[in-house]
Amino acid sequence: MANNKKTTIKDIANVLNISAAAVSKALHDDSRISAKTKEAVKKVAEELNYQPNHLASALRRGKSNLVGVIVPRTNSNFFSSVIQHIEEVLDKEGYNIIITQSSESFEKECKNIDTLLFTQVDGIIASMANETIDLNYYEKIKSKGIPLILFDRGENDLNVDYIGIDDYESSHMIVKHLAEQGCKRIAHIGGYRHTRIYNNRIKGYIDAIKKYDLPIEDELLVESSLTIEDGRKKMSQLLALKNRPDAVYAAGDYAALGALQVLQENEIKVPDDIRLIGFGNEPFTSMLSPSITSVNQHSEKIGALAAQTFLERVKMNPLVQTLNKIILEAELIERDSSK
Amino acid sequence: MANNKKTTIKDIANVLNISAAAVSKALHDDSRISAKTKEAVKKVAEELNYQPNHLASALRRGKSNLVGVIVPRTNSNFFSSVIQHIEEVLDKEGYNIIITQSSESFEKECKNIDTLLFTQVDGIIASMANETIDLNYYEKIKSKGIPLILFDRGENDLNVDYIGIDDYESSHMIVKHLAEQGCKRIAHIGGYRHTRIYNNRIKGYIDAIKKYDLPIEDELLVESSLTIEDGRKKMSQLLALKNRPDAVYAAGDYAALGALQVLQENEIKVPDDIRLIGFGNEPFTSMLSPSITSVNQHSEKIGALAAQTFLERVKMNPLVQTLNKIILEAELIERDSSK
DNA sequence: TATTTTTGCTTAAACGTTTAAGCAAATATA
DNA sequence: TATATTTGCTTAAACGTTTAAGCAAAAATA
Repeated sequence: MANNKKTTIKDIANVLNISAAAVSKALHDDSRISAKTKEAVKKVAEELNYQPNHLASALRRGKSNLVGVIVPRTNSNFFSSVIQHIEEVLDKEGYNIIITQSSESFEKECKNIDTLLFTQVDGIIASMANETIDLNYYEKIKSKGIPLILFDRGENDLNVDYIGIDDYESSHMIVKHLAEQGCKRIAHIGGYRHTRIYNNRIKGYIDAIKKYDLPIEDELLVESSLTIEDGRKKMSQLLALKNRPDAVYAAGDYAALGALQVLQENEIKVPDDIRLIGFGNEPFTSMLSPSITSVNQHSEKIGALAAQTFLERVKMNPLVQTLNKIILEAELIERDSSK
Repeated sequence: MANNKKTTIKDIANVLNISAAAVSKALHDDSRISAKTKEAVKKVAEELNYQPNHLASALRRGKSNLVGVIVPRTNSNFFSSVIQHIEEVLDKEGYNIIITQSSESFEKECKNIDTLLFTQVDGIIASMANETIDLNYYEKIKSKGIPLILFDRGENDLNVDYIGIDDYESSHMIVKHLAEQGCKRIAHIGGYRHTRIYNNRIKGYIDAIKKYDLPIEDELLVESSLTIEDGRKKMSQLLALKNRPDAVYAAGDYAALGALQVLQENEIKVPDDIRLIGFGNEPFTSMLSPSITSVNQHSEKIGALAAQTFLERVKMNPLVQTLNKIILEAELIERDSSK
């Protein structure tokens, strides 16, 4: 039943009594092949159910037409949406993508990089794990001479393309919104400072707090892994303060969810007693009651831009990569938890 | 800066004045190569930062060591967890995976299959899109002579390996639980009947309702795409009935969420007025208030088993595939929405 | 009509690896 | 000591494609 031997261009060539080279050219619509031959080749190819061997052509051309994608995880709406839009753009240009997830582990991320390089990808689009500090493994990609594009979680030091939102400005937007609602003591459950985006959100928070003449206190600013569990922990911590905050801005939606759970368990009313804002606009933020105000990171644009940037880079010969940041403006999605 | 020319086994061979064949064998620990040579080869390989060209070896060996995975979407906890566990098992055996998503579209799924076959994957592990009825494209995989493993959404007609839970029994479990809580009119927002798993849930629902001597009425059984939106629509429909149900069992968590939203908007108390059960045990089911009772589908086991089944098949020569179902027992996770 | 250009193919090498076959030297066996 | 076996390599072909170079025939140009 199964067609044991696969059809190759040689088989087609034999049928038509022409050379394999002619077949290859015919299939690629080479101008030096007659319309008649092209037609005949395509017909036979169809009949024999010819499927090109991608490995052979990739080997010969020195290009695999595969692009590696590394994300911390795929089960977040942000990342899966970015991936979908990367795919959409690259598909049109004949590229396929290999998705890998680091599960926020540095070790896993290194393995993923090795795997992708081993698979001879033509480039890598990545968002770094929370844990990642050492950038040597990423240098490995650069030294291979293939484009590296970072998005969301990236580092300036690598001097490559980066696409993300303006985290500093986003914090300003959030603090402004809360200040306008009359909040006086705004706490921030921030991400790890060593990750650039979270550090920028923290800086933006601090500067905005100052701008609006609000109290800037150490106890109102906590560093978190931003998981649900840690969100719960940090919220409990904030509730234990002598002088409780009247608003909490979490740098991630999952942390905001954990915070909300703790608030509800303690029968603290959101938004009446404490206003709450998350970050990332995960779908569940609109599902909860109260729905959680959050920040839309424009995953579609980020994905499309990352793919387009890759396409530009891959056409360059020789490849030069420099720090090239594309910063998008984020959008505050106001929901019940903050007004 | 970038190492323009990549190191090949020939370069290593030149340094040591031996043949490329010897280098290849040394790197693969061939018994016919002396320990001394092996050591020397490995040292030079390290020094020259040799990275094997996967395309070349795959072409020569006729194996890519890539496995294609097709899922309806990655941003569901079930699928992303299955993928993670597939990866875990395959990684140990030297396989990498290429993840593609059909976005529940039949057309996209066909494209994905073409893409994966084009990339010369050694096998495909798939869960079918909701839309998929025509199985011809899947036959294409079989006719290529590579293993095809289905999970969750699969079809008997393809006569291949299948891993999933016992949907019929799961419905029994749910109806039993509701009946024990004293429910008398249990509605079912089911998936499309043409999808085997949803059909089984419907059959299980009907048989269980009969078993517990409850009314089996056409208006209590509706067919849905199981999205949030459709869940809302179907719940509104059920509320419009003269004789409302006192329990709703939705065949998917997202549909259950939509239903919950409508119930809350209409100030119908869950579980007091109407009990609600979902399916899939998505994380958000535990985040909502009330938390939603749901069914755990053992994504870890499904993923690991799918990978193991692939490994078994790929070792077979010649490959024979027959209908081979592995059915796992699901687990009811009782939460606030049903008691 | 003679020369140049274009058309439509062929030949052969290359991509980097693996592997079957072979062969000399070293070692074991009779 | 003569023969058989093992060791440790080499040579060469193969995987299926692409592509540079080349060449005869046809068409265009002078």
